[in-house]
Amino acid sequence: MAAMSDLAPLDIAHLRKSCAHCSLQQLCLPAGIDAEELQRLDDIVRVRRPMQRNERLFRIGDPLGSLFIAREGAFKTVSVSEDGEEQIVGFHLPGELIGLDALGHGAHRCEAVALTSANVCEVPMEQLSAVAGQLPRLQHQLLRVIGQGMERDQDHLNILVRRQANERIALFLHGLGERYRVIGHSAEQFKLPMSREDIANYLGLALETVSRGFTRLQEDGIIAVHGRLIEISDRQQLAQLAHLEGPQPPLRVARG
Amino acid sequence: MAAMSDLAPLDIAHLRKSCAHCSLQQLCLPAGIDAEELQRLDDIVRVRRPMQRNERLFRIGDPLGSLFIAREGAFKTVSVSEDGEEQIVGFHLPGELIGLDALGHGAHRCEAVALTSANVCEVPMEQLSAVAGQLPRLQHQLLRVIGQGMERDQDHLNILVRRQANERIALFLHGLGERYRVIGHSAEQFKLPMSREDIANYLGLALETVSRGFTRLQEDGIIAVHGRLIEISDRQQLAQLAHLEGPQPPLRVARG
DNA sequence: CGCAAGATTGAAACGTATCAAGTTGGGTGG
DNA sequence: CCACCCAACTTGATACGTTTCAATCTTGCG
Repeated sequence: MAAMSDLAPLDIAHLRKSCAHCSLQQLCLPAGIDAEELQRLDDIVRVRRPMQRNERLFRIGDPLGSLFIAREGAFKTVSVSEDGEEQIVGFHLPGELIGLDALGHGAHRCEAVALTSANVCEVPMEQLSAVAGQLPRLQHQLLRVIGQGMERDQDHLNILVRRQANERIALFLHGLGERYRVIGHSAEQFKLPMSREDIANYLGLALETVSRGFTRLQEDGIIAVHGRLIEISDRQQLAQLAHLEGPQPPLRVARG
Repeated sequence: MAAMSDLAPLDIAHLRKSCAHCSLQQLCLPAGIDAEELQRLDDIVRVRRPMQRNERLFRIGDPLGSLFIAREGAFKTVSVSEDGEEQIVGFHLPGELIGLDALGHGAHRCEAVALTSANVCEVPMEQLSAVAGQLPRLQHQLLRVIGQGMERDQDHLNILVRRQANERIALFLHGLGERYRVIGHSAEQFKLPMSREDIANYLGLALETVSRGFTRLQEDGIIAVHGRLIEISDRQQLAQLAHLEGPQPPLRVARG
C-alpha cells in the first residue's frame, strides 16, 4: 500500500488535489492543523509541474516569492561566493522547505537546483504569512518548520567542523539515512540523488577524498557502495565513526 | 553625542523604558513598525537584569520560553555533541536574536553564554507569536529577523568550508567588523569579546593556528593586534585574503 | 560499440594538528 | 608597590591527513 515509490505519472493528478491527501502531510506545513484550517492553507498552495534534473526553482537575486516543498525528488541549494566558487548549502528531500534563504533580505542568496526529476508544491510567501497570522496553529507550525530547516543547517555546520574526512562522510551518510527514514524510505538502503562532486562540495572535501572515504567504509564492511546506491550494513559502527555515540558503553563500574 | 559606549549604570533605568528609546530599534524586532504597534510589542518585552560574564541565558534541553536580544555585550551559543565536544554555533552582538535554535523542536539545542557583562531583552515566544499574528508588519519583521539569523549561520558555514586557515580568519575578522559597523561601532577597530580558543572552535581550527594567523596578518600589515583589541589597517587586502573580491580588477580588455 | 562524464586509485607536496615550551598580562596578596 | 600566580596567548618542531595532479577504470548513453 505504501510501496510504488516509482514515478507513476497518473498519480500526479491525484496527488495535486490537496495537502489532505499528501503522504508528507505530517512532516510539512499542514502538521497539527485541523481540517478547516487545512482548507485555508490548501487554497494558497499551488502545485507546479514536474521538474527535470538541473532545472531551477529560483536563482540568486530573485525576489522572495514563494516557499517550495518537493513532493518527490531532491534539490540542492547553492550559493556562489564573490570569487565565483559554488558552495552547496543544503540538500532538500521531500517534505523539506526550500527558499528560506530569502527571508532575511527578501531576495534569494542561493539558487535551488533539481538533482533528479521532481515535483514541488509552491506556497506564495505573502499569503502564507497572512494566513498564518490568522491561524495560530499554522503560525506555530510555520515557525516550527523554519526551525527544523535551521536545525538541518546546524547539522551541516557540525559536519563541516569535524576535522577528519571520514567523520564527515560517516555523519553525512548517517544523517541522510535518518532523513530518508523520516519520509518513509529505508534508512539502510537508498540512492544518492547527488554526485560525488556535490557531496565533496557539501562536506568541504576534495572529490577524491569522498571517493576514498566510501571505499574505506566499504572495505571495513560498514557500507556497500554500488555507484550511487548505498547500503548501510552496520549502522552502529557508522554512528560510532561519526562520533554520534560514546566510544562504547565501556567499563561498567565494579562497585554497588 | 553618539559616544559614551562605556557602561553607564544610570543609563539602564532610562533604556529599559521601551524599545522606542532603544538605539538598536531599527535593527531589532521593532524595525518598520509604527508607534501603536510598537506599544503592543513593548508590552510583552521584558528587560532582564544585567548579566555577568559566563552567565547563561538558557541551557541545552530547556524548553523554548523566550527569545533574547542583547542590548549591550556579547554572547556565544554552544552545542555539545554526543561525545561531549563543545561546538560554538554562533556569536551574538547587540541587536541579534538569541534562542532561535529551539524553534524546531521546542527545546534548546544550544546553551547561550555571556562572553562579557551584558544586558538583554527577553521576549516571550508565545506572546510574540500571537502578537505577530495580529500585526502583519511585526509578522514580517519577525520572519525577517529570523532570516537574518539564518544568513549569519550561512556565513559561518561559508567560513568553515574554506580550506585555508588564513581565509577563515580573514573572513571572520571581516565579518565581525561589518557586524560592528551595523550596530554603530567602528568596523576598523574593535575589541574581540571572545578568546582565541572560542575563535578557533568557531572556525574549526586549532587555537594555535588562530594565533599564528593573527601574527601573520599583523606581519603583513593588514591588521594590528593588541591582545583582544583588533585594528584593521588594510580592509581591502583583508577582503582579498577572504576571497570576498575578485583577485583584483585585473586585465582591462584592450579592445573597444 | 565508442565516447564522455563520473568515479576510483596512486604518489607527492602542502598545511594544519599536535605536543611542548616559552611569553605576556591582569589580578591577588604579601 | 612589588612579587607572584594563573590563564591566555604566542612560538617552535614534528607527524599526520588531505589536497593536488595524474592516470586508470567504470558507467550511462547516443
